[in-house]
Amino acid sequence: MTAKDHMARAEHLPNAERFARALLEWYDTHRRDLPWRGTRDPYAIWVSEIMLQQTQVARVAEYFARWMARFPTVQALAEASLDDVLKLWEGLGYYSRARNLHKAAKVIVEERQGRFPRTAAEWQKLPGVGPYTAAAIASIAFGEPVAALDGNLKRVLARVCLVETPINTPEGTRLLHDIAQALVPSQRAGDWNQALMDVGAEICTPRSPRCLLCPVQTHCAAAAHQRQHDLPRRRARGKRPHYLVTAALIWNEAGQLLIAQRPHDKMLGGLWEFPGGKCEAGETLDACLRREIREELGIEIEVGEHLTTVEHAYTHFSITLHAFHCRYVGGEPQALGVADWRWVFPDELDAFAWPSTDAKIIATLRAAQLTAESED
DNA sequence: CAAACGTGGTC
DNA sequence: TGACCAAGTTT
Repeated sequence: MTAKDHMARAEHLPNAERFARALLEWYDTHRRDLPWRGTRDPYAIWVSEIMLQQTQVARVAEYFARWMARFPTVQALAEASLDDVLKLWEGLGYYSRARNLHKAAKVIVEERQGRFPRTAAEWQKLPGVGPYTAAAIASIAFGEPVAALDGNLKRVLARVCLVETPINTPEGTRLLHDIAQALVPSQRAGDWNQALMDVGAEICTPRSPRCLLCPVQTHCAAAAHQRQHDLPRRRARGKRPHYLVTAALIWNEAGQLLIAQRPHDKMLGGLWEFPGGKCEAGETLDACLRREIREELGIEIEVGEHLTTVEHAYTHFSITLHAFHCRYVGGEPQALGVADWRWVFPDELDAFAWPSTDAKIIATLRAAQLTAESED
């Protein structure tokens, strides 16, 4: 389907000039005061946009200041180690964002002499920068009139234009992109994008939209037809599987723990963990753990006392993770199914970047150690 | 293109 | 409690 066909189906396209005027007027007095606003530094805007992918503003705010203090320039980031980068990203999720941000910083410094792209098309060539992020940076930092179609714009414009197509489909995305691009003004495109994001975050929310406060309510077809509660439509996603998983706290005679780094091209890539893995059908936790450790590290262990159980939901599946104290029996560890491994004392654990499940195991371990000490 | 990719908060 | 959601990108 062509862009023109899409537009023909958007019967409720508002007048672009009046829509933009109402939106920007509201933005001038109601804009949120966010840490990455008020700068035109492409690096700061880029970092914020990568952090904001699928992540709420309040959460990013916790990480952004710390990041900018540690890596204030693209040169500082390019010179950093991936381990340091992941440690600062720890807990934010979607770690390929951090790996790609680091990779792209090296490209900018080493191949572009430290010069940032100026257009969305150029930005999108960098790893981790897709259509949304490229448009956001180009419009905010360089004033390019391109629509930055994020979840907020999709929701707001689906309501304003009464879009019935599910917004989480390629077709819905194409349609909404065409609508957004038809509406974005040639001046102040960055403010226009951010204004729509603010409206989406604070007024045109997924449930209970506050239409009475909305600056574009008079332009909104959904509000006119009382459809704001059943738009936008989404295609339901399937049910996610649940897995039983084990993790081993393998102690050697020196009182050190064996930790492993996850493969860089896999989920949670580059983060460290207590090794283990998914239980197979009919397998006991004990057998699962010994098998996984043999497969990933080529060593033999003895499974001991149960430490804790962690329930966790990822995007596409959930797990029940059983962590056990284990005794190192023999064999020289090898990086068979892991990127790296290390023997470390418990007080050295904080230097590594952990997935949230393993962070919970460490917290339990610390609590148990404190209890043991107070009993001495 | 569908599926993979994190986490914490909300209803 | 479980399903949904949040400034998406990559393969």
